[in-house]
Amino acid sequence: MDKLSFYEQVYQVVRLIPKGRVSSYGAIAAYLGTRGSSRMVGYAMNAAHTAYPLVPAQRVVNRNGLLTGKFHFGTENLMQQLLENEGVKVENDKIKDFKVVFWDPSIEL
DNA sequence: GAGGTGACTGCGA
DNA sequence: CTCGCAGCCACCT
Repeated sequence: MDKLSFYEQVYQVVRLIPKGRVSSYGAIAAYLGTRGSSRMVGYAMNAAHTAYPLVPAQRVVNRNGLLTGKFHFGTENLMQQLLENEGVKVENDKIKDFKVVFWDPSIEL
């Protein structure tokens, strides 16, 4: 735990997100014990594409289920495309039935 | 060693 | 309903 950097901790949790499910930055931050630092989770995702194996960042959205980081995927459609490909319905850059597909590590784990 | 940055969140108006 | 402000802290230069 303490051996892993904050980034790696975030990556671990994100990779644990089941297919067809999504989580929020705040939920992950809370699970890591840094609830007040939800930004750090998002910041960690900023380097997610540099980590390996690649982190399914498309499964991580903000508290509203909005695809805030879609722009970081290279193309705006990519994030939505990936989610829909996993069975998650996205509409207007927003997760549909977000509360249904929502995955909370502090509960599921 | 110090400063700036940011894929967020919650509350107030 | 929408818009704005402040807090939060690890990583980078």
